[in-house]
Amino acid sequence: MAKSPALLEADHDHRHCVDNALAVATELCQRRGARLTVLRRRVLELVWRSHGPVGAYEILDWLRSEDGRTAAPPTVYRALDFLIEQRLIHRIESLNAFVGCIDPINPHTGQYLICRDCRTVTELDDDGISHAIRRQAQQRGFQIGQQTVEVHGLCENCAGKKPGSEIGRQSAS
Amino acid sequence: MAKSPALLEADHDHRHCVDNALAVATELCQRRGARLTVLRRRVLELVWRSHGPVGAYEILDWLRSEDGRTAAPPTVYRALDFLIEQRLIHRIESLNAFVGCIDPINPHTGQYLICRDCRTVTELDDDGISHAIRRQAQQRGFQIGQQTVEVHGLCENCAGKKPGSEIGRQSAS
DNA sequence: TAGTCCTGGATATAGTATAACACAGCGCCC
DNA sequence: GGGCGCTGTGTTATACTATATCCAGGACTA
Ligand SMILES: [Zn+2]
Ligand SMILES: [Zn+2]
Ligand SMILES: [Zn+2]
Ligand SMILES: [Zn+2]
Repeated sequence: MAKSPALLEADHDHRHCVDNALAVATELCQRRGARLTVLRRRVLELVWRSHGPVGAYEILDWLRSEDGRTAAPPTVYRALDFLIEQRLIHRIESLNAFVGCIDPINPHTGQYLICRDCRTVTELDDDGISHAIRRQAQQRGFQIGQQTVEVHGLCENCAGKKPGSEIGRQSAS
Repeated sequence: MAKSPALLEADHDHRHCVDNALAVATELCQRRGARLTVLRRRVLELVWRSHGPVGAYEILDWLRSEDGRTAAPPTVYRALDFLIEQRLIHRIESLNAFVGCIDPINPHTGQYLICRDCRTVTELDDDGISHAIRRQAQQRGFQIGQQTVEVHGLCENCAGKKPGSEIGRQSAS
C-alpha cells in the first residue's frame, strides 16, 4: 500500500527528534527503575521513524528485515505495551497504530490531530478541551479513566496546497 | 473482569428506546430516499439491544442463531456501514464496536462516556468540547473532518454510588 | 422486455491482537 | 552450589476484526 510520506522527515532534522526521544526515554526509565531493554528501545526508535502513526505489523516487518531478529507479533506487542505503560508512546485507537509521545515527562491526556493525507499526527495537550470534557463528565457523575480525542482531517500543509505546488495563499472558508 | 449487564435494560423501559429508534430511522430513511431494508432494520434493532457497545460478530451470531439467517461478516458490515452513513449508529473506535445514535435527526459530533464496568455508553453533544477542539484546530490551520471523543471510566452507577442516592439519571437529548 | 443498479449471499483472505507454553538469565536465600 | 522465583523473550497457535471478490436475484427505468 502506498503510504504518503508521513510528514516532514525531510523538512526538519528528524534525527534530532529520535535522539531526543531515546534520551528522554532512557533517563525516564532509569529514574523509574523500568528496564528499557535493547528490544524495547529499538521498538521505540521504530515508532519514532516518523511523526505518523505506525502499525504493529509494520514494526514487526522492520525488526525482521532490518535487524534480522526473529520476531513474532507478541514480541512487538509486548514491547509496545511496555512503552505505553511508560507513556513513551500513545496508541491511536481510530487507526490501530502507535505514535511517539512528544512529552513523556509531563503526563497528559491524549489529544491528536491526524492528517488523512500526509498521516502526520499532532499531539495536543489543551486544557480547554480536557476541561470541557471533565466538566461534562462531572456533571454526569462520570469518573474519567482515560480520554481519547482523535480528530481526523487535513493539516495545514495538506489542506492549503498539494505537494510540489507553490505555496498558494489560501483563504480558509 | 465481571461485566455487569450493559445498562440497566431492567431499570427503564428499554423497549421504548428500541421502538423509538426504529421509528425515527424509518421516518428518516423515507425522507432521505434511503432503503431501510429488513436486514438493515434488524441490524439496527440488534445494535439497540443495549445501551452498550455491540460488536459486529456479536450481531452476526444473533442473526444466525435467532433469525436462522445465513449470514457472513460482509452481511453485517454492509448493514453497519449503511447505518453509519445514515447516522443511525456510531462506531466506537476504541472498542471496535457500535452503538445506537441517540439523536439521528440532528447531526452531531461523536462524544462518548464509556463505562468500563457496565459498558454503558452515554453520548454527548457538548458545544464546549467541540468548540475547544475547533479552536485548537483552527489555531493550527487544521481542517476538521471527523472528531472522535471517547472517554473511558466509570459511570455514576458503577463509580461510587452512595447508598440512598438517586441513580440512573439518564438525560436524553 | 431489456438494461441497470442495488442488495445481499458465498468464499476467501487480509489485518490486528492475544493465549499458552518454553526457556534462559538474573538475583536471592539456604 | 543448588533451588527458587521473577522478568523478558522466543515460539506456536489461535482469536478477533474487517475487506476483497464474484455472483444471483429483485427492483427500478426506459
Ligand atoms: Zn521529527
Ligand atoms: Zn497533512
Ligand atoms: Zn434503553
Ligand atoms: Zn457503569
